[in-house]
Parts: sequence; C-alpha cells; structure tokens
Amino acid sequence: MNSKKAPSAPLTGFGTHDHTRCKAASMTAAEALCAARKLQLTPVRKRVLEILLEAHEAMGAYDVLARLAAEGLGSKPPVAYRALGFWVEQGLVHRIEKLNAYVACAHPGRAHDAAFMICRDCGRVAETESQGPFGQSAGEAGFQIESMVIEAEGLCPKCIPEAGA
Amino acid sequence: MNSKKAPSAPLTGFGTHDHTRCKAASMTAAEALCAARKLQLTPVRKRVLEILLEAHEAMGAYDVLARLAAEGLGSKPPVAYRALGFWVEQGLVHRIEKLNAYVACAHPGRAHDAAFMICRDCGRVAETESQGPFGQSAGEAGFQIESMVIEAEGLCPKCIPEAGA
DNA sequence: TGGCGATATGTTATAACATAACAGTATGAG
DNA sequence: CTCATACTGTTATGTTATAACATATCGCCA
Repeated sequence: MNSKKAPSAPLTGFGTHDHTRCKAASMTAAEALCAARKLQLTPVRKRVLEILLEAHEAMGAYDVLARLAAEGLGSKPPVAYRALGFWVEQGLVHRIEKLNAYVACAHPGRAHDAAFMICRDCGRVAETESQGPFGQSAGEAGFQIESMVIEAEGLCPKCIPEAGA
Repeated sequence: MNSKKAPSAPLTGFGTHDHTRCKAASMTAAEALCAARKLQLTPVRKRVLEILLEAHEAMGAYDVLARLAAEGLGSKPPVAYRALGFWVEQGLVHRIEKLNAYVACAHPGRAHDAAFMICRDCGRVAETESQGPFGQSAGEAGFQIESMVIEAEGLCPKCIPEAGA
C-alpha cells in the first residue's frame, strides 16, 4: 500500500523509497484529515508538517523553528511547539521521547501507536506499528493503557559493521 | 523472591508492600553489585540510590539534587546527573523518558530491559520486566537492538473511576 | 615519601528543551 | 458591528541536561 520496497514487515524509515511521493501522500492525508475533522490547515501548520516530511528524519522543535524563522513564519518557540503539538494530537507526527524530537508519521491515515527504532550511529529513525507488547501484564495488573511509548535504540542495517544490509 | 503480595505478573509499583524491606534488599543488591564489579559505592552514589528508594516513585534529577543539597552532599546539577547516570549504567535505576525522571529499579540483581506503566492521575510508576515486544519486526528489518524504552501511560487500578481495585 | 594515574566530586557556565501568560489578528455567526 | 472562537505573535521564564575545567582522594609503586 505504500512503497516499492516493503521487506515483509510494516517498517518505514530505513531503506530507500520514492520520497517525493511519500511526502505528497502524507500532505494529501493531512488535508483530508483536517477537512474531515474541521480543523484549520494554516500556513504554519502546513509548513511544519512539510518540513518534517522533507527532512524525513527526527528533528528537534528548535530545528523546526529555525526553518520556520528562515521563512518568516514565526520565530518564537511557542509557534513551533503549538504546530507540533497539533500534529501530534492528530497523529500525523510522533514525538520520539528518547531524542526529544519529532518525526512525521510514516503511516498517516491509520490510527496506531507507533514503535521506533533509532540508530545510534546514523541517527535515523524507523517506524513500525506497535502490536501492543504487554496487553497481558497490563491487563493482569488492571492498568488501563491510554498511550504507549516504544523505542528501541541500536544499529540500523546500514550501520552494523559486517552484517549484510 | 521479593514480596508478599505478588499478584501473578512480575509487577511492582502499584499495590502495597513491605517498603522498608524492599529498600534494604535493594541497597544490599547495590553493595553486592559494586563489590562484584569493583565500583565505588561513594556517599553521593549511595545517598542518591537511597533517596530514590525512599521516594519509591519517579523523581526528577533536580528533585534528587534538592535532597542532596539539603544534606550537604552536592548542590550543582552535574553531581546529581553523574550519580544517576552511574546507577542507570549499572541497571539499578531506570530513566523514565516520558517523565524525564528516574526511578529505582524494582528488580535489582537481574539484567533486564524494563517496561513501565505510568498513571497520569496519581503519577505512580509500576515496573514490569519487558518481554522483547518486537524482536520479530526488528529482526526482520535487520535492526540490532541495544536498549529499549517501553512506557505506557494511562490509569492505574486505583485511579480507574469505577473499577474494583 | 613523593609523584603518578585513576576515579570521583566541586563549580562555572551555558546549552537544549518547553510552557505560562497575555496581546494582537482574523474570521464567521448572530 | 460586536462577539466568540481559534490561531499567531511575543515576552518572559521554567525545566532539564551537559561541556569544561578545577580540586580532592586514594592506591600504587619506584
């Protein structure tokens, strides 16, 4: 449904793909989502999402802000944080807790908790869809999960010394 | 091996237990670990671990620092961060990314990646042992995991409105 | 015993991340 | 035309974290 190089797992982020297309698809999804939910796709919001899609990697809020500022779209932290917060709420941007960073969702249009693999060498982040890792123990304990953070740090295929990528 | 009220899951943090005893057990484990690895259990390190064990909840680095400062054991951020980092490296303290906070490990003496349940109402944190949630997809993708962050936010049994706790 | 290396702590300064609070602007409904 | 709502602009500050260098402690061993 999404790329020409799907390996067998719902993974996105490592490996190459048609980036122009994935960006366009995400923007289309964003427009549809805003229309459906009657939310405003303002210039700042739109540009923030584009910036993240263009970067195609996790960015700090202040990195996003610097891009906005360079384009005259806002230069103070709240401008960036508000737009990022908006997209996080809508599920089109995920926050990577371990990096204090934000990344455009690789699966727009589907509600999901995401899981991430963060390469400590090249810094790239891959997203997979989470499969509810501890519904069991949480259920037994009576804990009612509302959101999950799942992040793995390690080496991506390209950065593992002598393993085939 | 640890408490008189093990429910059926390796859960610790919600529910009551003999806290004096769990603290003492953890300090003993810490001493043994330092001896075994030839690491120094200095006053600052020891006190930082005690503070976390006494609090029995996640604390910010600056909260820990305030306690240290009140006792004349150091008043500048690096003092707290270094001691916390030491214990995190040794596996006796975990960092909760979602809270930017630190919590004493509930299972000292066992190497493990931990998973946490964070109650958004009462703020308490429960630790379970992780069962490698996406060894599958990570394996398929060729990603070499070195550490995991697994954190669920939601409501703990006591804070769920009308569910029996 | 004096110097050395290793380890830890003390301190200064600043970087990096985030939000409260309020002012201004735009837009659509009544 | 005015009010409510939603968004953006701005000031100020709060919170978390680390780089860099100074000082102290201690075992080792020449």
